[in-house]
Amino acid sequence: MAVFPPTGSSSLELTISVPGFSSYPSLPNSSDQEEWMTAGMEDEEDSSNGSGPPRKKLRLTKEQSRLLEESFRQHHTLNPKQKEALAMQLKLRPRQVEVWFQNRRARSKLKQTEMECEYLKRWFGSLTEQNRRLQREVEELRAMKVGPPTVLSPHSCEPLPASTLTMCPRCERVTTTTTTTLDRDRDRGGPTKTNISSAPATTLSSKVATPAL
DNA sequence: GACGTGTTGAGTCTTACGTCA
DNA sequence: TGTGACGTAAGACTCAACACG
Repeated sequence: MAVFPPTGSSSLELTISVPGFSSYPSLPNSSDQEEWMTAGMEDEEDSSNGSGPPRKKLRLTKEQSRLLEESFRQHHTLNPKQKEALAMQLKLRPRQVEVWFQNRRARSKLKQTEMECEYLKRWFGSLTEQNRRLQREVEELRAMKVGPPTVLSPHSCEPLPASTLTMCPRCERVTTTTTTTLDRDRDRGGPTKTNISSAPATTLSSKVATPAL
């Protein structure tokens, strides 16, 4: 089902602003950050023994986040060398870089999924509306079918037999067919139908189009 | 200042895949 | 060649610290 726009790049190109930048105006100052990073580099085993003080949450600096984002735009996964180099550059542990990328991938995917969900919801709404319109149209056409014929025979000036609505199985166009007396004369051998007018091709036959979203 | 909520770094478990005996 | 054990990487799920309104 060709539902989505080309997603080859969508998830990759999905630029998610880093909310931390705007929502955390009171980032640690540089000296705090230095202490931060030092702590980050040193407490490598702290988390395992559980006896020490509760681990403080690392907050990346703007520059660290910027570099990580930049790197993420280039590739969503890192090989060990890249990880090591980036960690060195950022003065972080490779594990922290790795975790950052893991979370970044997960949250990109989440964002992408949410966007696709929204897209499908809107499309569903559009299709529902289109379905309603078509149902109405079918009702109208059915009403026309029961009504008296309005076509008079050019020969006798008498009303022609009731026209019939049929659905062409191949092109799914509603066709109004009227069997004329001439037809009947000719049809002694078997029934044929003359397509004298067809419903606008843009109505029932219109292809279901994806919404322009 | 307490509280609810969103963000985000990190831990743990699961799964898929490759390698090797 | 098929198979089970093992290691590894990535994802899924979750928690907790923190910022903000």
